[in-house]
Amino acid sequence: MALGAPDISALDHRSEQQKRILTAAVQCFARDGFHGTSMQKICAEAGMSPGALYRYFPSKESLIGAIVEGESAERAKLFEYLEQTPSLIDGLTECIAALLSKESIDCAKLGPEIMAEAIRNEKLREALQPAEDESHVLLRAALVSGMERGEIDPEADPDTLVMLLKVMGDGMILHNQLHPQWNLPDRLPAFATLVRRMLAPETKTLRP
Amino acid sequence: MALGAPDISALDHRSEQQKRILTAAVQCFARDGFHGTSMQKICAEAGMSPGALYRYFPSKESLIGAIVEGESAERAKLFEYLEQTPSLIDGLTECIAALLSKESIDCAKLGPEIMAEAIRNEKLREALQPAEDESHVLLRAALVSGMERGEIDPEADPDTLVMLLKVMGDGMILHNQLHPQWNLPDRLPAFATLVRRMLAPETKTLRP
DNA sequence: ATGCTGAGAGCGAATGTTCATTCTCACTCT
DNA sequence: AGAGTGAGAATGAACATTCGCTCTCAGCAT
Repeated sequence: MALGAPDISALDHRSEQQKRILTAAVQCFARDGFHGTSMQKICAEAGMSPGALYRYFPSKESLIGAIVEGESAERAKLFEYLEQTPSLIDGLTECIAALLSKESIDCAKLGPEIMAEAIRNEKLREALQPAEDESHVLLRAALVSGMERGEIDPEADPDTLVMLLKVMGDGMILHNQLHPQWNLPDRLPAFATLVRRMLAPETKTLRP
Repeated sequence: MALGAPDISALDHRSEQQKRILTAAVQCFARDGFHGTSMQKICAEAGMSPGALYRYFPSKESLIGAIVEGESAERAKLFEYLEQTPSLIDGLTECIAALLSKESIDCAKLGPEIMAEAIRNEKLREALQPAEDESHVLLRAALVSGMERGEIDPEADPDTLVMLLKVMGDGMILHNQLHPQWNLPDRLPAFATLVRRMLAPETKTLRP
């Protein structure tokens, strides 16, 4: 192998193994939480020995970091969809629906775990911040363009609205896990109707 | 001491010690989470030995159970206040303000921790259920009476509204911890205005 | 072809620490 | 004396991480 020319297949192997480990770790963390999961359990789930696993990640913390970074980036990217949707509230509803959907069940379970951990772990909180900022910018832009379009009340403060929407989004992720019997995804249309009333421009009332 | 007549002062001592331990445990759990806190740390915080502590609580799990039960009962009771408030939304705002206030900082920090834990721990989820049901009933009653009073749109489904309000409440507790810089308590009036629009009876629009 | 070499990959036992819980003993009241 | 209380060392399990070993295989000289 010529010096400086990395072996493509070797790099492939590395990143594939990393992916395998991360997938196993996500499943374990979703089932038992960050602190309830031992490295041995992750090894078992990934079908490899501790010695092998530690060749790809130097510590449990780095594993958590990699997962959190991936999840938060993906979540922020979700809001890019809002740039091309005609109705902001319909777009938001679809974003939430995607967040609550069965396919992302492991990731969704991780959401509350990540947030609870981030409250006490400053490193994690900092790792989350860029994605948080990015999604704030995207949401804000979507709101402002909704105001120009007449869908959103132009009197409202966009930043306050962003916060309220985020509060509602994370609250739904939380309660969807905590009370699956509520069938939150089925209620999204009703929620959307209410949110629409909240954000719509004030219609003229009959009072002077 | 006569048989069958328990020593009052001894009972006092017992419950005082229990309270001391619970207070220490709440502080530790709020700082490091349930799984990041060792019994030794709680002992140090309470200023007693493990031997002494285990005389009052048989296990770490029982300690968590006692705390969670206390917290959730207290939170459910908060909504009783809604029965006597003239404006539902003002009352709700005060409830949330109380939940976010500095005085209940330790309890508030525990909120997300409890929820994350309850997602995976069925025992804990069951322990939370009665308080959850109670608060649902209280909120629902307040909404229905708000409908009769004309403050709330009578067309809306009360259960959906209860869920949405809970989602928002827990989302705020979460984000108040995660982003203290948002100053959520200061934004409560703005939020209340938006919620009022969402819940108010539909004013007649100029469209036919 | 064959054998040597060194590096990457993997295994699983070993290490040292931390943890929840228990045990033994001593002290203090009545 | 005896019941209740507390201290703190002891116990055994579980944990994150490391170590030493083996295996595989490409590259290269013979």
